[in-house]
Formats: sequence, C-alpha cells, structure tokens
Amino acid sequence: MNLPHTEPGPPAEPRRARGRPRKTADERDDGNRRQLLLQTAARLFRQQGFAATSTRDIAAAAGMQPGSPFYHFENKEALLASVMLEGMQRALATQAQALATQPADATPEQRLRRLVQAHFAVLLGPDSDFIPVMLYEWRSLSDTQRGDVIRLRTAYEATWVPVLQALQAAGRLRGDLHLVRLMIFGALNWSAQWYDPQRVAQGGATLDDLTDTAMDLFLQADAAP
Amino acid sequence: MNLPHTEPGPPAEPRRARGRPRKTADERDDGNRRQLLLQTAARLFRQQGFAATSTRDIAAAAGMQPGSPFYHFENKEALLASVMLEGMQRALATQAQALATQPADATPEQRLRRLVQAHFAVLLGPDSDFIPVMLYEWRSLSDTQRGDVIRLRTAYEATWVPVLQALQAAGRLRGDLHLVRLMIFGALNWSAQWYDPQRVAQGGATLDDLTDTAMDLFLQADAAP
DNA sequence: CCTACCGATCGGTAGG
DNA sequence: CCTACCGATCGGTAGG
Repeated sequence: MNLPHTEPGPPAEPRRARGRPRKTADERDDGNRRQLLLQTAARLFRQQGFAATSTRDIAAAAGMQPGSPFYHFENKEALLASVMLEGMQRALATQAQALATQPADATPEQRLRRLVQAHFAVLLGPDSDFIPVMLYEWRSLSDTQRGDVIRLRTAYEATWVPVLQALQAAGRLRGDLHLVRLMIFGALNWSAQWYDPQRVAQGGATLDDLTDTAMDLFLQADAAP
Repeated sequence: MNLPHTEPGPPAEPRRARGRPRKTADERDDGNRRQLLLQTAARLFRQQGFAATSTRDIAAAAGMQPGSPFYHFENKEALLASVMLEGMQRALATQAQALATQPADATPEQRLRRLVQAHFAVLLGPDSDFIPVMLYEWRSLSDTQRGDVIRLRTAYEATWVPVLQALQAAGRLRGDLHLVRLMIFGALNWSAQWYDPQRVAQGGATLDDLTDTAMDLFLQADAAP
C-alpha cells in the first residue's frame, strides 16, 4: 500500500563496507523522518485543518525542532501537497488491486461493490488520514500543486465511469450519469465526516455495512427473480 | 427568509421628535452593520476557511476598521457560531415553508422531492454561504457553541425521518435507514464542493436537474405502471 | 465604531 | 537536522 515516493534526496550510492557507517543510518533515517512528517501532518491536518495547524505543531508531534520540517519540505504548502499525492497514490493502488483480484467475468454490480469497498477502505480504514485531507483541504493548495493532484484524482474517478455505464445499460442505475457519479462520490466521501471506526467494537456499522447500504441505495432492485 | 436575530443591543426605546436624531440612524445602522459582518464573514469563511480568514479581512471587506468586528461579536469564534446559527435558522424556515405549501395528501415521494429541493436551495441558491460554512467548519467551533448548532441541526434532520420511513415501507427505498439518511445527506451536501451556479447560464445543471437526479438515484422505480 | 496598541504566534531562514 | 532569529500577521483590548 505504501507506494514508493519520489525522493528529493541523493540517489542511493553503493556503500563501502568501511568508514562512515553513520551515513547509512542517516540515509535510512531521512526516509523515515520524511515519512513520519507526512503521517503526522496528515493526522493533524485532518484533525485541525491545514490553516489551523502550525509547522511547529507537526514538528513537535514528530519529535523534531520547529525548523526541521523545512529540511524535508520546501514550505508548508509543499507538505500539504505531498500528503495529498501520497493519499491519491495509495487510493489508486488500492483501487487497482481491488479490480485486479476480481474474476474477468465479474458483473457490473460486483465491480461496483469492489470499487465502493476500496473507496471506504482508503477513506475510513487504518491509516486513513491522507484522503480526507485531500477532500477537505482542497482550497489551501496553490494552483500549481493542485494540477498534480487533479491528474491522479481524474484517473481515480475515470475508473468508475464504465462500471456505472454498464449498470445504467442494465437498468440498475437511473439518472444523468455525470450527476449520478458526483452524488455517489458525495454519499461515500461524506462518511469521512461522521463515521467512527472506534464504534464498530460497540455494535457500530462496519465498512461492509456501509458498502451494503450504498449498494442498496444506489442500485435498482434486480428485476430477474 | 431573514429570520429576526437576537440582538444584543438596547431595546428600541420610544423616540422623541427632537434631539439626537443621529441616535436613530445609529440604531438602525447597528443592525445593518451586524448583518453586513455576518454576510461578509460567511462569504470569506466559505471561500478561504475559518482559520485562514482574519478578522481584519472581514472588517476590510465590510468597510470597517480592524477592531470593529469585536464591537459586534465577542470574539472570532462567536462570529463563526452566529454565521452557523443564522444558516440553520434559514434552513429550517425554508424547510418548513416547503412542507407547509404542500397539499395534505402529498405522497411520500412528493414530500421527499420538496425536502431535497429546499435543501439544494439553501445550500446552492442565492446568498448560500451560511450552510456550507456550517457543514465544513464544524471542527472550528468550541464545544459550548457547538451544542446550539447541533440542536437546530437535529431538528432539521428529524424532519426527513418519517418521509424516509414511509418511502421504505412503500418499497421505494432500500437499505438501513440510519445509514441511508447519512448517505443521502452526503450526496446532497457534497454538491457544495462542485456545483457552480454560474455555469447554469452556459448549459450547466440547474437545481431542479440536481433534484431530479437525486430522486432517480435514491428511489426504486415505481412498481405500479 | 475608530485609533493605537500589545503580546503571542507563525512561516521561514542563516549558518552550522 | 538543531539553534537562534526575523519580519509579518493575528486576535483582541483600552479608551474614547
């Protein structure tokens, strides 16, 4: 699920067996630190919002000094953009895997179910702060950085189109397809505002419950008995 | 649509015909200024977010000096809470009117259509910055102020329950009703993220188009021919 | 509601 | 990645 991220650091050099063993540890540390900053920023951005989260907050939560985030990221906006790109890369990977592990003769309904499941997993499952940040901190991104995120997001959404078209052709889905797609995404994405994974232990809805409800709500009942 | 708002100012005294005519103008101005601040704050909070909008921004956009908003509102959070309360009061008024102007023998489907129409009107229609702020700046509210907003919001959502129950009883709606309601609200509320009223002039979808699509998407086709 | 102001915090940087 | 720091901005207030 952790896609390799483009690293701005120096390329991995072949390491000599002797001299400066510390350097090796530092190199590995750099990746860890950057990843730690990303996770911490995603969590705080989600909880408090981008503008209300200071780079000092993030540094402290990651156990660093106030200036240290700027060693890994050019500025606060670049950190936000990286969180979003990381989120979209994970979402695309999860989506691709969900479809790849499915039989070739899967029905459109089965394919939709897989897409919905993957969507909820990325949105509400473990380590799921990245996508909510992308969904709800959109306006804090600069125009330049927004373009990169949009490209991945367009690809993610395009996967749904043929599935929805097939369902409509089969009479299982009604309404203007463009608007229908936007409303389906709304129904799914809004769950990030109210769903609490903690409550599953106390009888709350599971992600599969959500998927069942979504399918029931969106799809016309199968006419064939 | 503009519900009377509880005014902290002095009660309207009977005015003498002579002496201090300025006082009268000031009193009327007070209400206007407060309302102007509310509208301006709603617009900027929606465009930039609560944390990214300074009280100076709001004052300047309303043609006031940096300290002036604090004459009308105790602090920045109280201004946000007032925007949300104003939004919810308008939403409740619109909802009540939509149902009141409907024949008593309206079908559950017709009642749902009215609720959806009213919802889109408040969310996307003219002067519609208040509700999006309430939906998307939730976490910026203090616990105390959140309670007041929640009460109005609960009332607004409760209106939908009997309508949805009737539709489910009639076989027009499938799925767990609690989750279904949350997903329907999600599909509707998400439109604040992508719908652009400006584009209607260029062939974009109208609010009625959105309502039609929502009904098509959520409701099972009527079995009776 | 304006003027003038304060303490606190913020993003970011130099220099190591 | 830390230390020490800077200029800018912010929410809020006194006093009229």
